Amino acid sequence: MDFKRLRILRELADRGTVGATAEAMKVTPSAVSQQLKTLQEELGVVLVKKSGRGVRLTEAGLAMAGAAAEVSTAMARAEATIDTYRRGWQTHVRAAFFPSAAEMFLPGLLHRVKAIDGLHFEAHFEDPNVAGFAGLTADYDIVLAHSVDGPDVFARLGLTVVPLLDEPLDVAVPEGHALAGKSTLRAEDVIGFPWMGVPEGFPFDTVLRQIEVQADSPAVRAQTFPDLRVLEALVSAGHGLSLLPRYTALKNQGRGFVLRPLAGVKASRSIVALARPDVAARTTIQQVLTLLKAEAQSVAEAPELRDAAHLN
Amino acid sequence: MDFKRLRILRELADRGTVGATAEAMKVTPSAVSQQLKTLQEELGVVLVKKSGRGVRLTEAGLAMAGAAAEVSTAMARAEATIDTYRRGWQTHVRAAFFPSAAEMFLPGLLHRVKAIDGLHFEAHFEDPNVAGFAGLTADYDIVLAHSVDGPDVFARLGLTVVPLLDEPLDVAVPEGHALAGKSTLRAEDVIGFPWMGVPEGFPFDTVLRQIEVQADSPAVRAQTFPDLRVLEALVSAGHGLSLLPRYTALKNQGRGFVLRPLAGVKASRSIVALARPDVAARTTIQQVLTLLKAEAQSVAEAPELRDAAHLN
DNA sequence: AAATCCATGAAGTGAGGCTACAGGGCGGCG
DNA sequence: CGCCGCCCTGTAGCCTCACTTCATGGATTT
Repeated sequence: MDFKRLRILRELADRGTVGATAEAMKVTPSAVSQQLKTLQEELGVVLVKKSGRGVRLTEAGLAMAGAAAEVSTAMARAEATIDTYRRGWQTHVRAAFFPSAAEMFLPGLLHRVKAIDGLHFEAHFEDPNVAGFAGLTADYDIVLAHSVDGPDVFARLGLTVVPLLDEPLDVAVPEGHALAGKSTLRAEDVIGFPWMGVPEGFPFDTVLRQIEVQADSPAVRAQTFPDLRVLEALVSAGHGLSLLPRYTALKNQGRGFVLRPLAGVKASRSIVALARPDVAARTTIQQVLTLLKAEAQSVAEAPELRDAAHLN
Repeated sequence: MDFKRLRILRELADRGTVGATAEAMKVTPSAVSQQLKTLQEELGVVLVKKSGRGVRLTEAGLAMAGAAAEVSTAMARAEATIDTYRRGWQTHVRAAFFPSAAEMFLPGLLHRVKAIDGLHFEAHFEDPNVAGFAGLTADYDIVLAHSVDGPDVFARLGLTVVPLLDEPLDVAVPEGHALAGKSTLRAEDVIGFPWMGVPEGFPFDTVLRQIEVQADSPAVRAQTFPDLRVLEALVSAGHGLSLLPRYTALKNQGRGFVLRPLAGVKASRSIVALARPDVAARTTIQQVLTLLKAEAQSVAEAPELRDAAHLN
């Protein structure tokens, strides 16, 4: 089965007539007709039927045209792939960031990638659930991901995992709140207040359960929201407490809420970069991953975090 | 860019040497060498480098080989498509069922499809979250799905939606439990007992919240489990109450638990069949969908449900 | 240094897709 | 109702291009 013939079928499905198809492919109608005939003989299936003075695709023809379209897009991807290698090395790198990763890493990373001459670095936003991160590696060279249970979940899927950061979860407390006076919070301190959840994929409930066990008393769960900003605002407005990732939330600390670490409870998420192994092996990708690791390290060691060392 | 040339590159990536590639494709090494040369000139990219007395793919070559593999799989899908049309109409239909849909519909449906002569009906099990159902339509002709918010969520994605069944959620109560004596339960009746959740995608929390509002008192949430059988067993063992889909759970009623409908609270899930519109238009698919609707209706009107009419 | 393996180049051949042209079915229009 | 025009299809001939054969040269092994 030949790709050119499939393309003709696809074109015919779009244009409707043999003549228009021929024109679109810059050949004569006769050529189109002949190729269709050969395709049908080769497949042993009737793809087109005469209809009036034109032709109409059969169901099989429509189905094959659909399949042909998929082949076309695969071909287009191949063409796109080659475009990124015209200089002899991969010059286009596409990466997917979830919101807080973009906030943390992008500003610094964009500066760093400028050092690689000729590199086009494209950052895209994606906000999938945990299972969705892995699938994105089909569409992007590098996928920033976070996980509750450590980086191993992704490695089990056959992906290359580059650990970037382990980010603790702290308790966000309204400014002026009674708990804001303490530098460290214990389960008994926080158990009585209503909780606003962080988005799915964070160990919100796991941590809350730890707190319940330690305090030996049930916690009050209020609604969860899929946006850290909303949670920050809710906490600031005094609606309750929340568990927020430290490095992300720290920048906004002081706008109505403060962060306090939990004592006696282990709570953090790992932030990693994912790539398919064959992609990760490429030198350009390696370079970008190295820059990403450097950026992550400098984020973790940033002055504003050292100033906030009391959180540890 | 020609598919045959890409295949040669792919083969070379697998086999490692021009000679082996030539043998695999039943041509002479010279032919392979020439095609690779043409491909490189046409793409303007170096794909192979001499290495010792053999050759080695460059990074661009490896990347292109990967892209070529994707094109190959698309081609294979096209071939598979045509196989299902050798009789002039689609003879193979692949459908995806989530567990309780399989339990409800498959036994009867398999009988019905036997009436279509020459049809190969393949049922597969898939258990995705709500967002995942839509994606399955790329891999299956028909996808059984359930949704909390009615069928519209899928229609918005451009999918054809065939409503099959609206299944109420009832309260599962341990046999001999105080509440088992009542034929209908109200929010105040059930609010005090611990709840076991149904899997994600069921309106477990939505319903529970309605109950809380009606009873004006918080409910006690115990763990949720992604398996209805486990929940049934937990209820039977007296660990608490649960919300279970009526038609699915009814068959097991009596094995330690009974179902009681909720009054004053609207709780149900819609079960639908999904298909890409182009697929749904095919006559074979239409036939199967018709059978599926018929089976769904006969499930809803089944004797054991009429016997349990007091549930309504 | 000879032998061997592997890839590549040059020349010739053949399959197959294309054009040009002719023919035939179907619908529209006077 | 018959003529015209549109659209598809068939045939003959050309020409492109992938393949084979044969020959050459670089790299590794003994």
